[in-house]
Amino acid sequence: MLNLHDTATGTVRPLLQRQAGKVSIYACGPTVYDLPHLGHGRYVLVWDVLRRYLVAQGLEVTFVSNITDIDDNIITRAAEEGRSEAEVAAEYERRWFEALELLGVERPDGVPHATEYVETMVALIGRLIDDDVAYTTSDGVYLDTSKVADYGLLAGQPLESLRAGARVDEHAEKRSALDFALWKAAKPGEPTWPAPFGEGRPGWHTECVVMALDLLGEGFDLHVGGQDLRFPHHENERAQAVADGRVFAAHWGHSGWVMVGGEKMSKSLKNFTSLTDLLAQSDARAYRLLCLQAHYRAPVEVTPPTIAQAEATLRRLDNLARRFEVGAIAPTPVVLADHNVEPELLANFTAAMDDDLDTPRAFALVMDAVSAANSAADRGDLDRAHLLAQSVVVLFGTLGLGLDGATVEVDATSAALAAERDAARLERDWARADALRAELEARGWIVEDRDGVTTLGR
RNA sequence: GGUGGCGUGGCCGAGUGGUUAGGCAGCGGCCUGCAAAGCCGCGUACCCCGGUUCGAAUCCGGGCGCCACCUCCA
Repeated sequence: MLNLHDTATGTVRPLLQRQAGKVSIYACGPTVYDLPHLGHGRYVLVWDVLRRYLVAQGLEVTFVSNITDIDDNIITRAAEEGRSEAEVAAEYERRWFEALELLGVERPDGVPHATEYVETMVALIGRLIDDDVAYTTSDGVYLDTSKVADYGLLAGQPLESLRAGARVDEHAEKRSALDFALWKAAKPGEPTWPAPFGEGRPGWHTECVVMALDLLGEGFDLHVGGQDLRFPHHENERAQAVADGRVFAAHWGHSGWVMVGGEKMSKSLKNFTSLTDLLAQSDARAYRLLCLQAHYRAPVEVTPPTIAQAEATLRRLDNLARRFEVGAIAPTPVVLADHNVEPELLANFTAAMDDDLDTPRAFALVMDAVSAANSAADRGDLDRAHLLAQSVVVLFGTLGLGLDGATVEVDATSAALAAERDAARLERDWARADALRAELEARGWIVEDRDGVTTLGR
């Protein structure tokens, strides 16, 4: 049973299921107006790991993640580039999923778009106005947060301090600085939709409530996102559901920051790297591994050196896979019950993961198994070695990390060079043997002597 | 200004009141013709100052530094 930190209660508690055996998850997705950066990559990886782990336990997971395809940033971008909002959104959505595929992130089961749900949003806002929990101003419709019973639940700080700290420009017509826009009245040149309370477009916080409830239903199991969505976005989503008399998410999860030199990576600091760039210049698995080595709620330093360190670790893992000729099983989701994993390792791994997704501990356990597999093989206990090596592959597969140990095709020329080298070695012609090794390496091979025989790998 | 969090060895990064995190890099050894891969060993880490305790990096108080949220943000 997975225990997971719940932002609403501030505790680590069991992730309960509305319906036994099934887990419904909603993850707030990106606003598609630019290339995804490392910050997006992190939250996506964290929740991909959670999802895979639940599947590994034999649970049936429904994972919904939206695309915000209408908002201020998209409008600005479209104007800059002289094309429509829809074109901008379509392009960056495509780029988004390209990057995710390279990261080995499973595609969501449902990908709702905000623009497909405007009518439903209008209906919700209408009800909120009718119920007098929302009010109209000259520039839109706002939710009256004072009428929401436990507003501030996710913010984790007293309402007074939120209000006191509010640096929002005071809006004369807003009843409280905490009230937020459900609907933005039409402005010239912007996309608008009709509504009884005036033409306009939806505010950001409204779409996710409507889409989550539509696709997952009331009381769905888990709502996740990056830390920065906790307040105000998730708070405000929840506020609308509560105000509408609906039961919203049962559990809330939030993932930590990507840091660069001790600072949060963000657009405004201009210290961001796009995922597209990272994936072009490093092993795509390195970022996943780096994220796994840190706890999902803690910040993680992502810089060229830390990525390089992760790549070095991957080499060690790939060496193991090559040595035992055990292949990658990720990115296919793994169901643990279908595989043979060393029992004690499995128990420890599961205990770590069940403890608020303690991937650093799980990772350490599997790395210990890597050493154990190698040393078992060194002392000739091949059965044990293979069981452990296979376990390593399966458990990393559970986390979405594939090991590259596939048997590779060796071309005839390289095979001939290898044979020649072995012959030279038998004749103790070291100079020739070394020259042949250099030649093989120049051809891109990793050359290893295994039982005195030249073995080639990639 | 308000609120929350953090400060671990060269780097990344876990964790617990007393016992090895793990990874990367480094050093020594084994193996090898030499390497590579692998194995073994090593470094005696926990911001500062007090306090509680038989014992604190882990609890409490103070200080310093850093980060985040309160505003679009993963």
